[in-house]
Amino acid sequence: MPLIRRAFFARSVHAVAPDLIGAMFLFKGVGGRIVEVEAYHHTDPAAHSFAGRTERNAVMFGPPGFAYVYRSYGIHWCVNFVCEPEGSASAVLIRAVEPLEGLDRMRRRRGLRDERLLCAGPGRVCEALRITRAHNALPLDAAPFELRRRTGKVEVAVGPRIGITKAVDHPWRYGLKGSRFLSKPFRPAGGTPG
DNA sequence: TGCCCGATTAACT
DNA sequence: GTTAATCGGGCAA
Repeated sequence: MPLIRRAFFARSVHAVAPDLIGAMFLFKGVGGRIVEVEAYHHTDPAAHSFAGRTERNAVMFGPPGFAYVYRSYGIHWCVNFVCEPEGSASAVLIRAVEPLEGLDRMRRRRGLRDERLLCAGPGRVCEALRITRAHNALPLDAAPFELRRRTGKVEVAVGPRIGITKAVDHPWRYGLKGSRFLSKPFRPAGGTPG
């Protein structure tokens, strides 16, 4: 699988997000295949950058290809990949990973045996990979990160984002269709029955 | 300064 | 289904 370079992220967050489904995401050799992400655009009221630059979200306003790590509900860490030209303040939230490398370390950190729950949620991903504020603003194309583009074709599911109260109807959540490692299943596409 | 809320999760009933 | 844990941002005073 080819390494993902900085230019990969210098595109619309809505193009990058589905392209990340199936990509390999390792942190210090621990991680797996990205199976769920969400796109956050600077014009989107649900984005941290919508209200302007703060100390917390400053990385979002910088160049693409860097990690934006924030504290969620005062408890968990969540990791984003900054996208688009510098100043656009858009990013992709990594919501779920299929655990493939470093399973024992992930199980220890999470206090769990069940592989399905190791990285099924943005807070869980950061706990399993041990990503914290210390890794905010680090480049994604250098250690301790290792990102590799998917090679084969994948079927990408699309749906509304989770856990937000603003702009709830935008279909900006992307997932690997049929994966059992999602934080929540995607509602099947198609009209209402009957 | 004080207050409310949030891109969550686990442990409850 | 509900709730506690816990802290930074945004806004009112």
